[in-house]
Amino acid sequence: MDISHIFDDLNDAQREAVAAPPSPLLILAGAGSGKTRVLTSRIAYLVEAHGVSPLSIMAVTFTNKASREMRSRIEDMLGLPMGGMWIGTFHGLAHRLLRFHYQEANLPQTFQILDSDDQLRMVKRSLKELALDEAYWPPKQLQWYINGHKEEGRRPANVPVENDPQQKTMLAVYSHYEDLCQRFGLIDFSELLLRAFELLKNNQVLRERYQERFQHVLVDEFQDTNSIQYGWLRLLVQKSHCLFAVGDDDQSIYGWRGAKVENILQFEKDFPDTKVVRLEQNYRSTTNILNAANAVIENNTTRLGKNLWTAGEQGEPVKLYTAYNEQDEATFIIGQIQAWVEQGGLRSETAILYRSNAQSRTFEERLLNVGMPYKVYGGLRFFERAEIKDALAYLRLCDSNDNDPSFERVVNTPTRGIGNKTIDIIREYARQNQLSMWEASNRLIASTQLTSRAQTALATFINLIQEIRSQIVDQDLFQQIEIMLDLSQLIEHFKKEKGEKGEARVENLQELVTAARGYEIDETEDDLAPLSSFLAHASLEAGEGQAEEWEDCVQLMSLHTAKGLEFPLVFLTGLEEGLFPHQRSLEEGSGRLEEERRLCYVGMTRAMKQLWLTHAESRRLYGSEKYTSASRFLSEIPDEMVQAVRVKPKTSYVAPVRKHSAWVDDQSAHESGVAVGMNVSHPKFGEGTVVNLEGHGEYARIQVNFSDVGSKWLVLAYANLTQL
DNA sequence: GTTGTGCGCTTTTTT
DNA sequence: AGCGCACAAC
Repeated sequence: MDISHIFDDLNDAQREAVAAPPSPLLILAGAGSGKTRVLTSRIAYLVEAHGVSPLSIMAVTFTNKASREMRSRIEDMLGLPMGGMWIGTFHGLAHRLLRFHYQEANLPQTFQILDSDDQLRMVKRSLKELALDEAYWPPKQLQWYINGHKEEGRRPANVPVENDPQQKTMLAVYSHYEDLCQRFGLIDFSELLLRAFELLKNNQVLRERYQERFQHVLVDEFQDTNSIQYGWLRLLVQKSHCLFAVGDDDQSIYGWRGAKVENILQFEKDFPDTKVVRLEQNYRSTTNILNAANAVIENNTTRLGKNLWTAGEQGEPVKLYTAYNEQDEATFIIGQIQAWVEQGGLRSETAILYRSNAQSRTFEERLLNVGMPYKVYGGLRFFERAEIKDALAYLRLCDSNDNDPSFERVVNTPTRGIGNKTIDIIREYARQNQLSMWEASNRLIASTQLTSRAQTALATFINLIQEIRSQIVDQDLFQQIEIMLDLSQLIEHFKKEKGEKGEARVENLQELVTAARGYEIDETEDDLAPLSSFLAHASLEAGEGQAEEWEDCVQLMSLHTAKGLEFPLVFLTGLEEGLFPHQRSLEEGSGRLEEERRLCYVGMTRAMKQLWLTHAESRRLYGSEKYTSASRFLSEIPDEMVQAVRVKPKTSYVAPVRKHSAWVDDQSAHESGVAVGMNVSHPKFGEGTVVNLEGHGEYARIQVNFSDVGSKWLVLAYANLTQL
């Protein structure tokens, strides 16, 4: 078979990785070095050149988006559907495994997935049942504690017990939480992974079956795996040893949530015959951008060592803008984007990146002001919205009566006279008799322990759920949802909510029906009822943030969100000590600063053509105004690699002495006598401030930020400006 | 059962 | 500052 199409566009290192003989492979792939391409090419190569069946390949990613992309790219390359191939996220594949072997995993067939919200509720419930005060035992912290242990593979019995009462209490909560989940067949995200791991670890028959089935296992973003994920992979490839791991230690930015870069080092120890391939040629950024990014990341001590290079052009210098405050920062950036657009660029080619989401606000206000379309990534996603969760809770309750988080969610939504008092009684009764709240309610209704009002209300609710369940059998998925919305009166409930908020909620509910209409059940899930499949899907995939139409708009997102993406024009903002690197990271120590630096590296390497670094000298954050000093990351870039642009204050503001004097006004003197920071007047555009200068003589161009019309590039010779 | 008031917190995010 | 949450008052 002709397999040249797989290799045609690959460089030597990429080819080496793709065509390596079967063995453990560790691909250290720098930013923009084509790692996804290598991963997909490897699969295509295995199938076409070695005749490996897609059925014996597993490819694991972290996000649903990445796994979808991978699947479609492989299908494009091979020209055939890859239905039988296990491509998915760690959680998705673990879920599949547990569904197939629910008995061996000691789960009910109807086990349900708890998302982090549900999990938090369960933690709170555990606290309550143990009579612990939430004020002393913050539920969030307990949730973090529980997940932390699970991610390290520790069950309550394996948590080292010291004679510390605080530790003991936390452990008791973990233990109780686990009992509750087990009793009602509820599985949180980390449990999904831990169960799947234990399933293979403890069940020799299954383990060997899967070890034989999966001759090749491939992982993307290996540096982001946590202990249990890596352990699971190791079990799977114990026989074949064919683990193909692609990762970049310099882009490890999820240590705070349990990711272990050390897994990269451990890999070579666990598999002594590992072949390591480095992908160091970058196809994304200009030399200038790459050099600056390399200069920053070099300051990290714990690196495997790798130096990205590019055969591409030198490009524009990396530029630095020092703003007075966050408002000025936003104004300046938007001026630059306007200039970019005027020169024929697309808004969607530009990205404003920030360390923390709170920073997006200023940018949004300014963008709204000038009427420039933008899209903010992050924030609440579709399946996380309250109204959607309510609707899903109804469905879940119909699907599985013992789902307590769902029960609590909708028992009084819309309000039907079941107040906290009644719910407390149900909860307490359930706890004492080891029942689900559904069961407890049924018994309470039959007893005389409730007021007659509560008794009636509760019975109405139970009947409602049963009514919905009986009406939705044998209906299409979307009709099931419509029936549920109708009988539960959720739509009416949200219609009453005043303002746009209510409208938006109703729209979202309608959108849910649409989503259900278009929902296609995965063929590996044909053992599941469509509704169950849809519900699992909703738990495992929270959906897009905003389901907006595709418009040409400026992209706003956090640095974490930007990982894996690229943009011709990037603004890396808020480069200030305390904000980036973040104060919390500075305080926590132990490698957190290096992680911040990697984050900076990730941000810088998103840029293809032009990278702007910005910081403000004063910033309003958490209500108060603070003077800030420039981020240490800025001083790590040699001066000659950065071109500083600085606007002089309009008023009598005196700039503080800068640490890096070379940044100040190095552009200010121009042969024409015009200087950055000068206030000028234009016959048509009015008054403004010079923010940038380039070129010489008659080609000299000048960028002016006009107070009325925003930022404009003008040819100096024709601009007809007067100095103010 | 809804509506108001005060308090406390405030990084990053996927599943 | 602004938001979410918990508890208190209507």
